[in-house]
Amino acid sequence: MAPAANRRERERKRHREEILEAAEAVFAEKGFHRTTVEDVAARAEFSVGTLYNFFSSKEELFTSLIEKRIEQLSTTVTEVLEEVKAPEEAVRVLLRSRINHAFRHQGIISLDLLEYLHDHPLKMRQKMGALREQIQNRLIEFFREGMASGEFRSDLDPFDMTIALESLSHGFLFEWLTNPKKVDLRDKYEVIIRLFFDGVRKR
Amino acid sequence: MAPAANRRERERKRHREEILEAAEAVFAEKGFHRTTVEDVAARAEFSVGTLYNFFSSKEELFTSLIEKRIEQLSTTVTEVLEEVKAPEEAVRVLLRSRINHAFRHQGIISLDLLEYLHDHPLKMRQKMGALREQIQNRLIEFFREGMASGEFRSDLDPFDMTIALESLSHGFLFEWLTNPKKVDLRDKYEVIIRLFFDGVRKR
Amino acid sequence: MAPAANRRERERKRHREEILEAAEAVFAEKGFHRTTVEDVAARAEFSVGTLYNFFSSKEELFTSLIEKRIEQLSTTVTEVLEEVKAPEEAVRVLLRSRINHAFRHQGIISLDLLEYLHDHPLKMRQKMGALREQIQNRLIEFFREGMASGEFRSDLDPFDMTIALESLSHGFLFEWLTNPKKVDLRDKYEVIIRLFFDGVRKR
Amino acid sequence: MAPAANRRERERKRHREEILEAAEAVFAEKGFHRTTVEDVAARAEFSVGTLYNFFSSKEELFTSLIEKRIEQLSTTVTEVLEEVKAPEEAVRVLLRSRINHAFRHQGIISLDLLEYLHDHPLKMRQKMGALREQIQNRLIEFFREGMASGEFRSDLDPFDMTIALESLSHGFLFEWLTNPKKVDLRDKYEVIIRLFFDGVRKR
DNA sequence: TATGAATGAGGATTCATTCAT
DNA sequence: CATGAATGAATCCTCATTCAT
Repeated sequence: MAPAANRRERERKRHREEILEAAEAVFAEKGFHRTTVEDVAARAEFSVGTLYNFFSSKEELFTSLIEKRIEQLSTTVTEVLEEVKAPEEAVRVLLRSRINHAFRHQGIISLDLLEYLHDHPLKMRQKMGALREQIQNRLIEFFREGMASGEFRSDLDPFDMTIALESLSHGFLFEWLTNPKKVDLRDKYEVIIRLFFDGVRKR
Repeated sequence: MAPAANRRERERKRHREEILEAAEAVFAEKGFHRTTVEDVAARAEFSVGTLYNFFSSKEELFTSLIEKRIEQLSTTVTEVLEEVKAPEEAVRVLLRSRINHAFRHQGIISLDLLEYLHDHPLKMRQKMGALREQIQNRLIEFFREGMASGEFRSDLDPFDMTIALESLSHGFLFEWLTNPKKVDLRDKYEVIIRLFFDGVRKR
Repeated sequence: MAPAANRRERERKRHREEILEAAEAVFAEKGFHRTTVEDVAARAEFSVGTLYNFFSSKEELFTSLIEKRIEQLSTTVTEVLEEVKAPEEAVRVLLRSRINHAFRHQGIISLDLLEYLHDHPLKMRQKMGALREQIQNRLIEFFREGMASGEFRSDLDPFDMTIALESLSHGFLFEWLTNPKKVDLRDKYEVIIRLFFDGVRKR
Repeated sequence: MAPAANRRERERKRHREEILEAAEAVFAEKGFHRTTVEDVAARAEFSVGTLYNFFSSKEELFTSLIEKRIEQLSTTVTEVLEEVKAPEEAVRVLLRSRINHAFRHQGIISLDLLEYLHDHPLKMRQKMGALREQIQNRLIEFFREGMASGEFRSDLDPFDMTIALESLSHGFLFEWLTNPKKVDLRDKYEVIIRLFFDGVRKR
């Protein structure tokens, strides 16, 4: 392969990245439906035609973007959970990962939450669902373990526990997205941990 | 007033209701953007023109619908909280109201959660925000009381506690909406209560 | 015929008049296209349905209105021209009639001028054209007479003279309609007469 | 700049012209309200979408068209009046310009006259008004001069004289537009001049 | 590949007209 | 006759997508 071919390939990849970043910014700001392909093209400083050289449709552009973010989160989460042994530790590192991911991709996170049910093509729902399930299953193992060891109470369903953990992190995330000045998300890490493990009642 | 005028008025009100119900069903199914006015008209068994005799735009139709549901929830919640004295009791009745409301208006609830951030006219966000804040403030009072009486732990911020409670109920709601067959929401009432008050750790 | 039948008929006629007057006001204010049938109905304090009991369409309502005004003008003009003998006198009384008519029906006059070419159904154009032609022909006779008697110059075409007279009266009318405060139309009577008969050049 | 960019730019300009010309033809034929955007698109042999790439609304298309014609007339009139010294000469060249302009843009001229009062956005009325006032003021100067030199009679208001001149040219224009076969506008130049300067009375 | 003008199906909205009461 | 809710054809406008250069 000629060196020029390599450079061309690298450039192509870089342009693709630039488009995805522009898309993330605009979609996050305006939502999928209110965003026009031209909006994204303008932000990316390319023409619409060029966008269509990289993505076959607006839908695919959006999908590619979300999938990429899911994969990134997936990779990170898998990695961190891999090295963990204790249940409580698992909850902590998972939460940390999520919060960090949210910080890096604030914008798109909201879409991820908000337009999830309605507007996604089936394929993507499956992909998001798969990651979610993967995390849930891993957590369920940990929760079972924790129950067995007497660390966690046994009158709760492990699946419900995953829902609860997810809910709490989403809830504070959402609050932060809606009102970024009022809340500092990183301060909430400890709050979520305390609430999840011990509840609000005085012991 | 002639009797005919009365009947006409009653009919008009009924037709308005029918349109709102049709709108609720279709918006819930397809989301705001994917729903056409003709979709709603067809479901309501009216012509598009008739819809515009009741609502000045698609936007207003949607807004009216959401506002109506918010007001219903607001009324209920206000009523039940009125009679409550103890903090723990407050949490319980609030949760009950929410779950019941969700059952009655399953469809639109999802929009309420999902499209909240994007696409809504400011006025509506304010209306939704007002109800939320009202509930939060009432809860904060209860939580302060509970802390004073030693019932609740004092190292949590009352506002954060409201976020946590809201998150948990939204999370399970969401799960139920996404997967109504798998989960029975009414069973989750006790789960949420337990989690919120006592957390997952064994005592 | 029962007396009641008479009253009914009188009422019907009165209602028709009321609708026409409302129509004149609204059409004059907003123009034909921007006026809705409901606008007229509201101004007349009737329902739309009632309007359709009197006029078979919006078009016909408009047409009836214009025709009525044309007939009024026609009657007046015919009357005044009937009694006139001298050419110069004819011009004077014609002008007077026009200006008076314009005063009474200021609003609709503008439509009469402005939407003449484009929006009228053929029948109406013919009707308006007929009146115009009738006046023109009468004037042409007078002008011919005036030329024969040496009162008017002979190097002008009598038809052109009618156009000129009409133009001058329309022009000042238009100015008055556009800017009613600045110009008092009745003051312009003498100006038009002087211009038409003697032009601007000093003798 | 690449040569291609230049050609593209030229083409774009040409297409814009073509659309304006099509619009002139259709608006002139049917009037603003009866003309649909699709009518114009069809006449221009473009799709509706393309029209909207050039003009943001039907209204703006119309406005742009009228403004363009006004500017053309304005330029011409300003130029010809610049070089004139004598009052009578001023009237002659002004009239010539108007008649020539009318010949070139027959169609739209009628709108210019007929739909002037109603339906126009304020901005346009001001633009048209500005040109008119500019011409009027220039003429008023000439008329004052002519009065001072004893060329014109002094018992007429200069402003009224401008109205009269305008009326006469509009009147014959109008007649020609309504009935182009019967009248040759260019023949009327002399008629208008004679009427305006000397009136119909024999001296 | 990059460009951006052209396309046209799709959707929101209006309003003259009808008709059951 | 009077009413006014219901109708739906007509029309403006948007924007994802294509394609010639």
